[in-house]
Amino acid sequence: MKLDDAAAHLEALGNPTRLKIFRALVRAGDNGLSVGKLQTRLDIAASTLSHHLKTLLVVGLITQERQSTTLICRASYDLMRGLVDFLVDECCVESTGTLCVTKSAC
Amino acid sequence: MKLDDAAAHLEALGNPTRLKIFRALVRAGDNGLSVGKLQTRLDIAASTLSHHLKTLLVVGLITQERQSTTLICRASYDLMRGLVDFLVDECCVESTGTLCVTKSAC
DNA sequence: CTCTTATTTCGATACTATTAGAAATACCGT
DNA sequence: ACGGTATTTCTAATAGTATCGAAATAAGAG
Repeated sequence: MKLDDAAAHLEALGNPTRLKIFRALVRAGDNGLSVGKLQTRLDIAASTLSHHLKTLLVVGLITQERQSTTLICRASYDLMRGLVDFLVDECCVESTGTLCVTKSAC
Repeated sequence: MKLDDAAAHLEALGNPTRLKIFRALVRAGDNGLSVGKLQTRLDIAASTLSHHLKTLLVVGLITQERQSTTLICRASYDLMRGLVDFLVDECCVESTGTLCVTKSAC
């Protein structure tokens, strides 16, 4: 993953409202949640929700699937995993210490 | 970790310049890097760097230690690990599918 | 075709972030 | 104390973001 992409993903998750949305979708798993259900659960204005969903969508953190009138949203697990990997990647490679003998230590 | 804290950390990392800074420190490991060394490496204005370092500092993503005139910065590995854990935490708990039988699958 | 439900776009407002040059401060070595 | 190096604060211009109500669009149901 490129740094600018990672930054874009982190920025997208860096807003409390969007993080709430994303986590609700992460919790929901492969069932996903409709926009309407998200709105009811999180109790935010529909326009605000739509705005944030678009932000998450354009960076790829979520996907959407139409089921007639309702729109099902799902977290993109691949991208989330890639982001987590990016954060710990190259950890301590310049260190002379023993902090990162194994990657799990970071 | 509370959601608002996690969002603050993600937001701090969500700026390309700050992410560059943070990654340089993550690479550096427990040796850390001085502000001046960071400035030379990343080639950004000293005032801009100082500003971003403060942002990372107040959310706790980095720590600083004075060594006479120079200021050594280090990534806070604990916080980074906490953030990564937060992201995958509660993954798929509401799912009826088989996506997350083990946590590693997320 | 019209009604209803679901979601998005528009428009406006208020707030916050990014950047960097210039000036200020901190601290050590001599 | 002086000079030099390291870092921060001040100031300001510019641009971007968050929010929500109102209106608009989309799509199935009757």
